[in-house]
Amino acid sequence: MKQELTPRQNEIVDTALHLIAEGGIGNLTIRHISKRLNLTEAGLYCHFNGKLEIIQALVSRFEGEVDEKEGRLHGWAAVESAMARRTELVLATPDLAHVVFAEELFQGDKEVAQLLFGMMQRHREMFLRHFKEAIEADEIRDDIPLDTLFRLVIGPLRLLIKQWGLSNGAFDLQEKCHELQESLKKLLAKK
Amino acid sequence: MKQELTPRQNEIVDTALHLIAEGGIGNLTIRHISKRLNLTEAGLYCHFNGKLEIIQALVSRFEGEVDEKEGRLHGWAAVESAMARRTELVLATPDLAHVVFAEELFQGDKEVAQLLFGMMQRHREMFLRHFKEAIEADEIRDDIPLDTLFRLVIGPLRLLIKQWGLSNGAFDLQEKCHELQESLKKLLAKK
Amino acid sequence: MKQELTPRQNEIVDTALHLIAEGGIGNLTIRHISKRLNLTEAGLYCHFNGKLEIIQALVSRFEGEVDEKEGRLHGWAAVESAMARRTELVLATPDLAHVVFAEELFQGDKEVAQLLFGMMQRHREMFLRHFKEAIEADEIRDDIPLDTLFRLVIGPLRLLIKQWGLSNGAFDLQEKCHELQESLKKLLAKK
Amino acid sequence: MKQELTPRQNEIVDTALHLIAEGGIGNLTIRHISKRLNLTEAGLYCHFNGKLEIIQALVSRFEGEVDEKEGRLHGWAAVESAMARRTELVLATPDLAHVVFAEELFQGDKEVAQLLFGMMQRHREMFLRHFKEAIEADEIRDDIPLDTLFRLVIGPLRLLIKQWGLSNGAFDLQEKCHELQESLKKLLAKK
DNA sequence: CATGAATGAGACTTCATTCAT
DNA sequence: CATGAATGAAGTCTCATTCAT
Repeated sequence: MKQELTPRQNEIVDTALHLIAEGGIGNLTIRHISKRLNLTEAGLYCHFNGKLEIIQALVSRFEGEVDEKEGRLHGWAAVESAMARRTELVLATPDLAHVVFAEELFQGDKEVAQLLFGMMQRHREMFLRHFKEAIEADEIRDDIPLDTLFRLVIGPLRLLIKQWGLSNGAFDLQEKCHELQESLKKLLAKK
Repeated sequence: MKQELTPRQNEIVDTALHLIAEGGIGNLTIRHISKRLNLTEAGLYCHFNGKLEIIQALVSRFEGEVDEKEGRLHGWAAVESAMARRTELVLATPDLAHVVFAEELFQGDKEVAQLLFGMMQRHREMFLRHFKEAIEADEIRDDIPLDTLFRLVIGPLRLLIKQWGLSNGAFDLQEKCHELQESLKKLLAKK
Repeated sequence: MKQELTPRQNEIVDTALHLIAEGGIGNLTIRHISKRLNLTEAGLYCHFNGKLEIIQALVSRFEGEVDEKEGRLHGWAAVESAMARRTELVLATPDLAHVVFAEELFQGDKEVAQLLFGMMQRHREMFLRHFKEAIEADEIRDDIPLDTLFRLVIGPLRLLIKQWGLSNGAFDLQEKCHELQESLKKLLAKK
Repeated sequence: MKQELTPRQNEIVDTALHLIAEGGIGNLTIRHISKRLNLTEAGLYCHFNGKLEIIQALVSRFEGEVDEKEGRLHGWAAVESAMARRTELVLATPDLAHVVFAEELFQGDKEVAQLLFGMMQRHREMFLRHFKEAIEADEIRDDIPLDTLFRLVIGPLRLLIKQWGLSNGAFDLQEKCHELQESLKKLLAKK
């Protein structure tokens, strides 16, 4: 399902991402993209069949090039690794901070909303699996419902990344992420 | 600063909120609003000077009619009350769930972004004050940095409300909010 | 035919004149007029039946309150008096400088154009009469065709007033008008 | 600074000129232009970035394709040549008669007003230079101040062209222009 | 004499897209 | 792979005017 993008397509998606980060979804325009790339509007259609395709490619990028080591980790270590990976992803492409976790931006397109919802679900299930493992391995306490646990871990991470974006990278994201992990470890530690 | 709105203006803001909830910010159109209200587009301009004013009125509503009892509470009780108030606000106007906490939606307008940022800051300071009180009163543990504490409390709440919105109110928001509060109390309890 | 205007009507016409002087004919708007007068747009219609009537009243003012002594003068003296009167009119209401002699502004309305054309014709005939008298009285030379004579006298006066308006009254209009009269006297003097 | 226009752009400017001549500046509308050219309104924007650009191109045309022989003439001959050139310009594009010398039409746009003012200044300086030459060469009398001289020459010419326009070309412009030149020569001749 | 609410027409402009070249 | 010209729909907003109060 995951399409390989040509270099030019990647340029386009980069630009699209940048435009949203700059001025919101309303700033994502065929005209704007092509102007940034010194292209005609018509020229864009050589690379994508339409705006929707561009947005889909853009959203797909949220998932990042995952998996490598991810698969081999389990329990709380996997949770921390996943958190760190989000952070690294955002640091590598700061525009993402304004866009990931902003599901509302894409509410307009049913198809894209679906795509995003699927990603969120897979994401969530992955975390729930790791939580369960962590509990079973006695790494974390067992008196917090799983879905609440998910919110307690991902909610702060999302907020952290959003704050970092809104502040235009005014603080050290990695450090604050580490701080969050430490706090979570303290709070969730088995008594 | 907070304008009193006429009944008609409130109708308009309600409609605007509904439109965003339905189809994202791109669905918020002068044309759409007026069509819903069986008005001419020109007619809208009798009540607001432009789209921006409507959005500002809409965003101002996020703060809700606060304060009543809020002022008298302190420490952790104030935190829980504030959380509950958010929940009630959303339950009273479910469209809000798709829009509050969606700062990105309004990135387009510099002015609105500013307005929102101001609200977030006031909100944050209020919470930090209450956290400090709660720590000093030995209600919660003191080994979590204040800003992380803020993220740990508000992050999950935001995520919860967003999930409720995305699922179209598929679960009992109030119950889950209560569950979140219980979990937080457990986690943050002084040892 | 010349209507007496109520004080309020005069205020309105003054404002209208001012608006045109400020921002061109496109700035003459029912809304703008009423805003300047702290009136509702609807309120304006208590005083005039529509925009056209206001413009007509405005244009009628170009003729000014003439006649008093005008009637008793003849020949070149009458010409100079008429030139001076234009100058005084403009000095009394500087906004006029941007509007009189700007027949094009009102090309839009057939009726107003007619009105203006009539004024121009009467104006012209009056001058031609005086020129004839001046020639017959040997006040000026007789080797210039009458219509060219008209252009030679009125053309520079119009240009002078327009320049004064465009420069926002940067020079002494009366003095320059006098200078023009002197020059004309020299040039047209019987050899 | 002077842009080369594409053929289509010239068509558009022609149409724009025609529309103003027909019904005043209020008649110059994107819609009207495009309708005349059997184009969509959106289609116009392929050729100009907006109304302002069209007006600027239009106004720039007032200066005409000058210079050819202009540069080689001096003194009174240059003045007469410049007068004739205006006349020819208007005869070639009669719509111009309703628009050149109608600075007020464009008072609305600050930028255009500036552009026009600049043209007027250059125009004026050129004439003043030629007047000075004519005086030094004893071609014309020297007892008229230079600025008044300018008004005495250009004022009648402007009025003549405007009259020709208002009368819809009812008389022979070239002949009347010649008559004006003859009269000026007589009046200004060295005694 | 004045207002508030509304309207229908029309203003300028931008959008995503298409098609011939 | 790219352009230039065009389109139809839609966007925000302003205009002159009306009408009930």
